[in-house]
Amino acid sequence: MEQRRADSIRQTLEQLIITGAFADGERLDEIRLAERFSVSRTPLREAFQTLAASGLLELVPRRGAYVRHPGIIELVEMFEVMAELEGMCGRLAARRLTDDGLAQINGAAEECEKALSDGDTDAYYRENERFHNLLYDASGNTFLASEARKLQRRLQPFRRMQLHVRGRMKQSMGEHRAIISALEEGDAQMAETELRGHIAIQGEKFNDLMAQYNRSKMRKAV
Amino acid sequence: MEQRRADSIRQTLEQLIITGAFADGERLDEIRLAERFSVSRTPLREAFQTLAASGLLELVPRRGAYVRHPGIIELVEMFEVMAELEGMCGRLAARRLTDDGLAQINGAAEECEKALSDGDTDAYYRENERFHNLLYDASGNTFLASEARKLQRRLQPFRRMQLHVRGRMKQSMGEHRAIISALEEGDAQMAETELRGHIAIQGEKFNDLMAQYNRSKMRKAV
DNA sequence: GTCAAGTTTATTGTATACAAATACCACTGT
DNA sequence: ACAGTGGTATTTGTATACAATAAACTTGAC
Repeated sequence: MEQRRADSIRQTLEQLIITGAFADGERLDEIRLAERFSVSRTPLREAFQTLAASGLLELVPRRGAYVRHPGIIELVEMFEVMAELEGMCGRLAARRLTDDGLAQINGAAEECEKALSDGDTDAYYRENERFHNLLYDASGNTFLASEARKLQRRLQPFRRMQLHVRGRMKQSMGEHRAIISALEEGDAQMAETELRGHIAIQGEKFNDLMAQYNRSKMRKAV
Repeated sequence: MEQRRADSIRQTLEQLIITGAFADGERLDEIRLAERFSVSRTPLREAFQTLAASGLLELVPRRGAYVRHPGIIELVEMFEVMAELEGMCGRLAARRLTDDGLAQINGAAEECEKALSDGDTDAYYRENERFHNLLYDASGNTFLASEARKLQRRLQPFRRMQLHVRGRMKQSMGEHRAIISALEEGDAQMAETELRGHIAIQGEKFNDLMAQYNRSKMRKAV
């Protein structure tokens, strides 16, 4: 399926915004951006609409498009919701998971283990993402899975940051094991609790991280 | 704050789609719609982008915009997620609710009571919506509240339909009382359970409703 | 020197023009 | 009769032109 220019612009801009290439509150100049992407303003503005819908931009009528990075408060709120969604995925997955699905999840977890012993943060992040995505699908609720993925994408750089905290990768791996064990036993309550905690810990401890947070550090971590 | 044409088109189209003015899978003709709204294709297409982002349209490259009504399965999935979000709102609200917030919620509930005794379904729907919106805010998590509102809007006509089922309005009111009582006692667990059930019941029993569901009936109910 | 009003400039919002791709349809050949 | 082909018409995607509004600047009065 071929893609419109507007779509590729959207993807590119989304990644640029999420990874912090633009400062919070910065106004995106339509003409300059259009030149930069070698397109006219029309597809660019269509991309703006989509990005605004997902909260990455704020479109102020007659004033322009402003990038909106979540503040610390909104970030904690988003983690709180993410924890709930993942917990829900775990609860449902524990009841609905197939043998094949479990095998795939186990596979992703094993890749995580390998990345951990290699000390390869990038690989761990990648396989961790796969682990969670498989779990979303295992919930058997495609709408839930899609919402979870949407939110995961927005939290992406912040989840990634945390892996660089000393010991976090190992701790995360331990939590994965507990999640899998709950899934294997079909313990919905346990799966929910473990997953919620697995995400909530990231939100709750965020203030610590933010204390030493600044733009350049974040970009490096990403 | 004045509004762009694209915004008002988006609102109008959203309402038209949600209330079922277009059939599922129907292609929206840009030119005809532009004429109908007395605008050019440009603002219309910008509105399309936003509507596609919220799942109301599917934009197929080079083929057009197709309205996408949730099927019965997706609908049940959405109710399942809505139940979780509302339950979460209840849990948080029980811990964070202020006296003033509780008073407002009580106020909305009283209006519901009045609508119930008057047999006024429209008024009940309106005040019920206010009741739930106050609850979202009471969660103290603005991101959660905004997500809950988004999903509520999409489920709007289906929630509304249910009020026309014999006895549902009275039953709903009883659930509201239980929710308030849990909030008053600060019982987070109870508030979550009650609210989740309050929404889940709508999703779970949906198959019954759908058995006799058809387009014209739905439009009448809305 | 500062503030205010008016004018200029820049920027957003919308309409139109054009390009590119798809759908439609008649026609031909088997 | 039917599949395939070519050509036309329709429709989407993008560029550009124009209109409307807000920002920036100039000028003038106090």
